[in-house]
Amino acid sequence: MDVNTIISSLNDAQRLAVSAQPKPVLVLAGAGSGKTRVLVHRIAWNIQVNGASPHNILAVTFTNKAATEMRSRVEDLLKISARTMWIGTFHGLAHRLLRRHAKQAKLPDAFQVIDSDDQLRVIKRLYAGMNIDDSKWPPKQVQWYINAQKDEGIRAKHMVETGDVFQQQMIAIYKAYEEVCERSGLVDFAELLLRAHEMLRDNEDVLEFYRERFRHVHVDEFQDTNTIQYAWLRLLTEGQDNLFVVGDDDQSIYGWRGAKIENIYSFQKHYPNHQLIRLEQNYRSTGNILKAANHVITNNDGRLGKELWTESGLGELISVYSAFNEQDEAYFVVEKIRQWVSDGGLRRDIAILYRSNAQSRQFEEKLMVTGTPYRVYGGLRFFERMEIKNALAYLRLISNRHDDASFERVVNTPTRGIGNKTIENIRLLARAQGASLWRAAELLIAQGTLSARATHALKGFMQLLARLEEAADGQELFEKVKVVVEQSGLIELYKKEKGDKGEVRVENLEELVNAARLFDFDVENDENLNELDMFLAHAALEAGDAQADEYEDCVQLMTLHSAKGLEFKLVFLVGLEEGLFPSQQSTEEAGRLEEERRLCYVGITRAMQQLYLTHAESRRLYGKESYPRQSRFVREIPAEYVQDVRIRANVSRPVTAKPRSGLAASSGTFKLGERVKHAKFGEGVVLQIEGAGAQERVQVNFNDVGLKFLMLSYAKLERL
DNA sequence: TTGTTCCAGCTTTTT
DNA sequence: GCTGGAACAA
Repeated sequence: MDVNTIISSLNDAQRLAVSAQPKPVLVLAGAGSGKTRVLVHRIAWNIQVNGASPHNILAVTFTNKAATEMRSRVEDLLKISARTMWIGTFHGLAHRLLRRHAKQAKLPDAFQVIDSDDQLRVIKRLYAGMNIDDSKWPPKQVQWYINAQKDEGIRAKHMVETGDVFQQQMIAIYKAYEEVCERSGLVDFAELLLRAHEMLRDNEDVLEFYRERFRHVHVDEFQDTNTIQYAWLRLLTEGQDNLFVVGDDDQSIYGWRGAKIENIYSFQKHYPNHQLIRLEQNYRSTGNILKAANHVITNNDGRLGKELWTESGLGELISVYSAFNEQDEAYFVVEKIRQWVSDGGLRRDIAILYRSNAQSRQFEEKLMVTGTPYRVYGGLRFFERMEIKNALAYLRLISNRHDDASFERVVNTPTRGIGNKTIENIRLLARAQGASLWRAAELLIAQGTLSARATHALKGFMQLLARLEEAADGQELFEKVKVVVEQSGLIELYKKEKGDKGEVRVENLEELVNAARLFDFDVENDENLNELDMFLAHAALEAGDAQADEYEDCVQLMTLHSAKGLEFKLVFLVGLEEGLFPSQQSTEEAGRLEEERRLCYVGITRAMQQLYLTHAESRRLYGKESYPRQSRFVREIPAEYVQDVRIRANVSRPVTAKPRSGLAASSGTFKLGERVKHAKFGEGVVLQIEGAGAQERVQVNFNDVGLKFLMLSYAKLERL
């Protein structure tokens, strides 16, 4: 392939970045400016021009999705396999390092990766032994504290007591938590990063090996790195000057979970010989959208500075809609969606973006009654489901009997008569002996101090595991999973569960077997590692998607955070109200407001063609009615880029001053969501009912003519 | 052991 | 005002 193909399709700034001399490079890439493109082409350049072999390439991202995309785009461009390149997430790559060098990292070969849910359970379990009141020390808060320390590279032993009671307690729990993880061979997400950093730092030969190997290091979303991630990058590239980072300080929205926007500023200090390149040409949005975004973000201080521009035209003005209340806001959005679709637009090009998940319900309801397919992002993912985690716990115990977290999880699931009392006895002994729960259970049985029934039940569990292990021995991975799913009793348990829930769970378990069948061991493995352990780690590190039906043409609903990196032709930014967005908490703390503003910037720049900003003049939140002011972010957009949407004939606005009091879930004749027929307008769905008696009127969404208000005393409506 | 009731909590989320 | 988890009773 000739070099020209790598750079000919790029604009000047992109080309400058891709072909930069081998030295530290910071690419400030605005939204929609071709950031991934630059990274992919830079990798190609390093191979084609700088003479690197794929083996010499390291590329780090934050999400599995980004890593997968980068890998496939590199392969498409270079027409070679990217298999020997290390392209992955910080956590995935740290995990790989730890598997390869478990001994140097002082980890057992069969160490298990736990997700945050598992981590929380481990912490909760500590409380019993330490006599800690969980209402005084919320486990969630403790988890957060521990992870925050690890993200900063601080271990319990490093912490200096200040005499502060809170801090003292935190250190005590942190210490105990580290001990349990150590004993059970458990590694949480933050630990992956910290451990990988320590392993490299303390093993000169290993570090040298990787410094030599990774001649080119590429980092995506650099503004989202935390302290330990940046430290890891610096360690790995020290003396090599080969760090190529891409990021956007204006899109840093994860400060609240440890991301350090400062890293992007420190980079310039740490590498005085670095080259800074700005990508400002945007290929996504119209001029009006970009100008609005630029204006909003200039209200932040201390930016590196960047102004997006486009060669395409101004496009349509941004529409601002002041809804009467949150119901009206949802009606409005759904009506606009209906118009878009009836004009031939695709639903998958539409996104409704909100600040907090709680806001989605309003829209879901309205989309439901109008029969509009939609998809809500977020929520439980495949490997996070209870039934899946239970099955995985059995698999983990097969691999390692001393995994206490898994032991506790399934020792009595399905119920087999091992009650709290018995488990408490096991815990007690385990603690006294400093042994695992499994070992303690064995000891208890040997002692013969348990009741006959409990002994029998416990033996039954231990024999079950022995049977599972035997049946799984020597089998293919998916056969092993199948054995566990079928013989653990989980299927029977969920079959008994009433409703569709149990059915779905059984299906999910079957899907787990399938996932094991599809698991591509070779991709994850470059050493002689245990396939089952790799599958378990994969389950923790890549929790899978929430919903599968990506192929249906759906309206997309998600938080602003999860919208980062995506683009849609039509975007609704909803709930633009003070207290909601920016959220209450962030208006009270300085600094945090700027992050909210960046979030708004992210939201605006998702839109390609049309952007609607909506807010409600009255909103029910946490059961209380509030009358929020329009968000300051809307007012930060100059009037010339904005148009107010006036109430149109077919967009309803309740006529009474206080329509709430008149709203009802059902009238004497009709219910919300009911299908009705009108002589002239045809068929439709009842969306709203207000008033009573002769004043009673209903709002109906007709298939043909859209939304109409009808006085019940006049209109002849028929129930269908 | 299961079903019920009560009560706290309530941004954002990936790994 | 709703939800999920924990405490309680049967």
